[in-house]
Amino acid sequence: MPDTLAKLMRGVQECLTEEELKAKLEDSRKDHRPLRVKLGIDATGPDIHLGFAVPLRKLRDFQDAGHTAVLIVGDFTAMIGDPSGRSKTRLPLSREEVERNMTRYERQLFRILDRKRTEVRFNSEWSEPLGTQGVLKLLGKYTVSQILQREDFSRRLAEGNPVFLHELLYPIFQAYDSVAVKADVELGGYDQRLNLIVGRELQREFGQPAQVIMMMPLLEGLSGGAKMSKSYDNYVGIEEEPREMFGKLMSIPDTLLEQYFELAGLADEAKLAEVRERLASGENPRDLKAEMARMVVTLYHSKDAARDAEAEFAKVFAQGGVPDEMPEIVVDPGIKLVEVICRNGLAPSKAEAKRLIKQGAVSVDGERVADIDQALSLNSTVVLRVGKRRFVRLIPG
RNA sequence: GGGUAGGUACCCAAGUGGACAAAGGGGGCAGACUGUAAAUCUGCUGGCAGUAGCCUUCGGGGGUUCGAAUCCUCCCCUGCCCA
Repeated sequence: MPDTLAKLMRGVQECLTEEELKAKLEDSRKDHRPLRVKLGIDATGPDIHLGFAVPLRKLRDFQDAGHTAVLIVGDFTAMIGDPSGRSKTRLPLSREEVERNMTRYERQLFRILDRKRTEVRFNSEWSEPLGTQGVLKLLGKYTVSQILQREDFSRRLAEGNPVFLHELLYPIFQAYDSVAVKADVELGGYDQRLNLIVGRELQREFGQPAQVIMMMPLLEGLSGGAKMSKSYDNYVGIEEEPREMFGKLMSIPDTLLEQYFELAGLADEAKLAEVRERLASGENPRDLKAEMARMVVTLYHSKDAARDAEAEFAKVFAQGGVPDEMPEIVVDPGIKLVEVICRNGLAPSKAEAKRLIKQGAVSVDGERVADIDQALSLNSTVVLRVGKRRFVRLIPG
């Protein structure tokens, strides 16, 4: 039993409170009743990324210990948009968008979770029927100043930026989810702290035992600084192709290395100590980064895939070669380069394509192209490269 | 309801009749340097077009003017103060 507790606590940034968790685990064991462990998922984009995988894996730990995962799809709250950490109002999502995203999510979700111990719920199920009266009653349990304690709101207020009333309600609806599903534990990223706390308070208000809340560290996005997030487009999706994944992971700043080992690669304490030591001894961080990238790719694909991705990476970037697999496009042999680049999504517009050529970012079979108006004169297959990482094979047709 | 300050490109922010596709910064992209790291330097950053040509853009609609992001008018939105 203490084993389980230790395992569940591993990697947790903050737990409120550990004593309560311990007690709940004991009761659960005694009564043969699995704990209901809630995690909210925000269906705002098409992919689950390594950052969200952090709490998701913790949820899996609970499942492995015999507990039930209760995933809350915030289709109702998506109409508000989580204001956490935001400096401006979010664009609300329509129900249709949420549903579309969810169908993609499910497949991805169960790469990490155990289907048999998972309950997926949409919060419109209970929030919608609340009705005006129900909502009012709910709101009566909270005060404005309690909600305004949140830094994101108070900052916006102080800066003279708008805070809309419905945004203030977000934490309350999220909290109500906990009441509705009778959550014993709720997981979340550290940025969810306030939302999670409100859940505890509201449950007490409804005469339920307060959920234990466990906050996971936030994984920084690929370029550092901000947390990994769909809205910043700085993420690695857990379903990305091995080579893509490997390449993205190699591009992170060195300063994030340890963090990625731990949160994305699931390195244990011993491994982390080793990483620190090797860094301190002057080992090239690049090599450690490759090791980390390998760990992550192995996690979501396979050892072989990881090895292949690394070999490919070495070939293309360390030795300046070309990938052995790339999209193939059949083109008119005399077409202008600009057309090829633009039409195949290598650049968003012809103007951009021209710019890239001017800047020397475009090459054909390794030969840099200098002329904006250059046309192809293909008599055999050729490799077109745009920028550092965009390659296509052109086939005369 | 009254007063007042505002709404500019991905973001912040200058610009208050022509030299404005719109300063500056951030971000992003590209090149050099590297380890597809960081830092640094350089260039680019609305679209179409073989060059200083055209088209779309400064909250929205009308209008004045040879000419408007800039002036007038109506409308919408936000902050602050007052009721």
